[in-house]
Amino acid sequence: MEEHEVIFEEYLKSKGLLLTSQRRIIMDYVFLTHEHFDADSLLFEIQKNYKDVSRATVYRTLPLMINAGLIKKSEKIKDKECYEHIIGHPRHIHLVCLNCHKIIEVEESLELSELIRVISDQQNINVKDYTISVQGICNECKKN
Amino acid sequence: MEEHEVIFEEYLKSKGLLLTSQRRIIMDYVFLTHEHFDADSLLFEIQKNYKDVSRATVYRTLPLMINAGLIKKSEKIKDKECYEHIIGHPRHIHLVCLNCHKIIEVEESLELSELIRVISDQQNINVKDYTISVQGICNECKKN
DNA sequence: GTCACTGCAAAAAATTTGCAGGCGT
DNA sequence: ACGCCTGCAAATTTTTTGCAGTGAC
Repeated sequence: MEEHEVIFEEYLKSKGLLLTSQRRIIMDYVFLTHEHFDADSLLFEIQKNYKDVSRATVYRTLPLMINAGLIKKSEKIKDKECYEHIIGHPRHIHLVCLNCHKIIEVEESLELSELIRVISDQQNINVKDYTISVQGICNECKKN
Repeated sequence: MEEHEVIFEEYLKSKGLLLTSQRRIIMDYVFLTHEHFDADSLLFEIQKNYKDVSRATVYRTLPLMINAGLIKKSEKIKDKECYEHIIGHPRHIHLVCLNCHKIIEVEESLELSELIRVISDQQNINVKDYTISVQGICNECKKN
């Protein structure tokens, strides 16, 4: 049993909710194939194999997975709301290509997280999460 | 004549477009009252005084202002797409309160921008912009 | 049996677009 | 006159919701 399965099940149980077959399928697909994904493409992938998982259930399950701490909203890709994994995925910075929309992930340095911590402390903020995203033109796109 | 007015006019001219009265009103309102704003609240504010500026024109003008480099998309507030100023606004970090949705802006340190530059260089990315956003609970909300 | 869960289709919310007329140069 | 610009309303796109039936314990 993988970590995310345990966490999701525990979360649902703690809220008196059930890990139904649809929710399991959705969770599996989220962690199976996708890095960054949007609700609609996820549904599309799922429906290749499971016709009986509906759009509504996907839209109802993603917030549950967010609350369970499994995933979070990420930056938009081509103006579509996207999600990314938290579990099994160390903190990272996003480098987003403005041209091809590719996202390069770079592991975050201690220096960087330390700077963020200091700034947040100065403002007396309890940090829950933070996001660093660089927009630019990637190596390949520069050539063209 | 303020900087943003010059820039917008130059931009429009360079594209063979006009600075119409509606576009001027929209630009004025963007720079007059708002820090972070969404299209709908902006329209609402404008229509208090100018009934004849339509929603469509606001939605058509904001992308022009983005292309002109005056504003950019910012993080969502309560799931609404928001915008913030670039012109007249030094680079900064956002500290967003998850509870009251307040945004504290902190000027960015040289150390931080230097770290970002190094990371982007390593990946051979031409940086156009970057965004640093910290999510947490602010000082006031902690007390409650 | 109870209460949560689901699919469906309708609704809502946010944004974009076609069009016919208006305006600036 | 020409081409850009506008408001309006309709269309799209994305997400949410009401409802009646289904399923787990």
